Amino acid sequence: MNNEIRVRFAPSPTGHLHIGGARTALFNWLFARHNNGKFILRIEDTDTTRSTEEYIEAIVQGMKWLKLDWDEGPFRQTARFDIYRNYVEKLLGEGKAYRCYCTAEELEQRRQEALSQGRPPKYDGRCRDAEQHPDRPFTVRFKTPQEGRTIVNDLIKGVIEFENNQLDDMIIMRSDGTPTYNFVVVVDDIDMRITHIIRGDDHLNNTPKQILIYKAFDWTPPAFGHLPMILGADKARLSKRHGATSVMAYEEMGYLPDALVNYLVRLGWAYGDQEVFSRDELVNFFDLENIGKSAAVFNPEKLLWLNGQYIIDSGAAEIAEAVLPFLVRTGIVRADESLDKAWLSKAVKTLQERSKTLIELAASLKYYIHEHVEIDAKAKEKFLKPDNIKILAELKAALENMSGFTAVELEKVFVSLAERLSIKLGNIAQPARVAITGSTASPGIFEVIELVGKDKTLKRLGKVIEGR
RNA sequence: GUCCCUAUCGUCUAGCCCGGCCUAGGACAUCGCCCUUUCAAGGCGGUAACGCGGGUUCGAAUCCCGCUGGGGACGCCA
Repeated sequence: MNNEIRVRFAPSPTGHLHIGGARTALFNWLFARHNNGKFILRIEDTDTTRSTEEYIEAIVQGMKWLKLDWDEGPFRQTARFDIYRNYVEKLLGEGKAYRCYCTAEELEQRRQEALSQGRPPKYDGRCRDAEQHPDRPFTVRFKTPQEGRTIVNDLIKGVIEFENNQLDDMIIMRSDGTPTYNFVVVVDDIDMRITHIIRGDDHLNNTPKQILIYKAFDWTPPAFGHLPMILGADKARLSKRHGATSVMAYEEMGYLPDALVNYLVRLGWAYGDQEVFSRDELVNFFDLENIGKSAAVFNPEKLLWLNGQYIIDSGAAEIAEAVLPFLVRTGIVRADESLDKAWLSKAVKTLQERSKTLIELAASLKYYIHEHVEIDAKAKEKFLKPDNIKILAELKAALENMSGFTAVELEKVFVSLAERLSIKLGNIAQPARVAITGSTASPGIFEVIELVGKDKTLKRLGKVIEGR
């Protein structure tokens, strides 16, 4: 098992699992599953001031919702501080790192000065050879070689060269003794035997720094693959300004996890002209080579379309199950109310191709479930005029005489009534639709009436006829 | 300011590595038509792109260079 592929998703718990993070997790997961490798979840919580337990839980929840299961972890870096400290000591002992006594304030001031004078805000390395001050607080900096160049052979972007003198002596341990990202990421990836680092290309510039640390320890770096970023409609980096960015917000808006996954994977990855993929297809077809190099704009409209496709393609029973919580959340049914599953599935079936989200579906279900409906004012004005009311009265009488009440039988009754009154079917169907569903748009009226049932149908018609 | 990445319809992309099959394909959105008891779904069709300038070549969306645009990084964040 020496050639086993091992990848990781390493979010920092300083926020919810967002769209960008989810896509990174997804690509790692797909890569692992495609190659029969391992997918590891690691929580990068070295910034103890910003990391919270709640966010760790939120990230785990998001991953589970997307069905991105991991094989090892979640590991937490805060549980591994002793390990990092030992490695820092090692570098210190070998003269590959040094104590820096500059204060955060001094550093910030020099940075601002440099920036305002148009100079690169690079640390000048002034503490490299400074004398030791055991009494003063210090950070530990990595002594970055200033000659030569470091080459990153990226799986996605290709070969990239960096001049080492562009890189500064980064802090690997804070004055409070906690290690920093660029250091722990290297230690952990080695310790966890990660073979491929797949992450956002905002990390591309960190890569040479990290490679130099691998070298300092005489470790062989894993392979790197940097994914292009996701942007908002204005081409700026995706953020809250662009609307919902947290994965769980999409759950709340009635999106199916598989639809989100499908959408996300197509942001930067393509398999010919195929748009809709099952999980198995994704795992089978996924390949780093098919990942594009440029940033992609997040397009909520296409996601919405895809979600609609997933709702259509899913089984009615499955969707009925999924919509249940939304019926409760939106107050359409009480939490303690029980609905007949078979009946609900039938109702859902009529609405699947008319709903882009579970929220929409739940809202439409309202006229199947409730006793009465609220009639849209415009619809009423247009379709419930006196002439139409007369027709509805005829309809009501005809329906009352029916013994069965199936869509097929209902259609026969409607058609013969139309013939008898010498009017078009639509002249009965549309007013009936308004009276029974409250709106001008609904699934086929015969199916609707069958599902609403004789009792409620007659009540609703009666109410309209009597002008109540 | 320095460094890095990147560039095909409004958007996601195929094609590019291995130049001719590209009068550039698919999808979302949009427009029109068909189907139709409404709305959808579906079907058919339309509008719409190789950023610009130089090369290389018989031939360039495809290779090279420059420019421009966009993104990212430069933190005791990750």
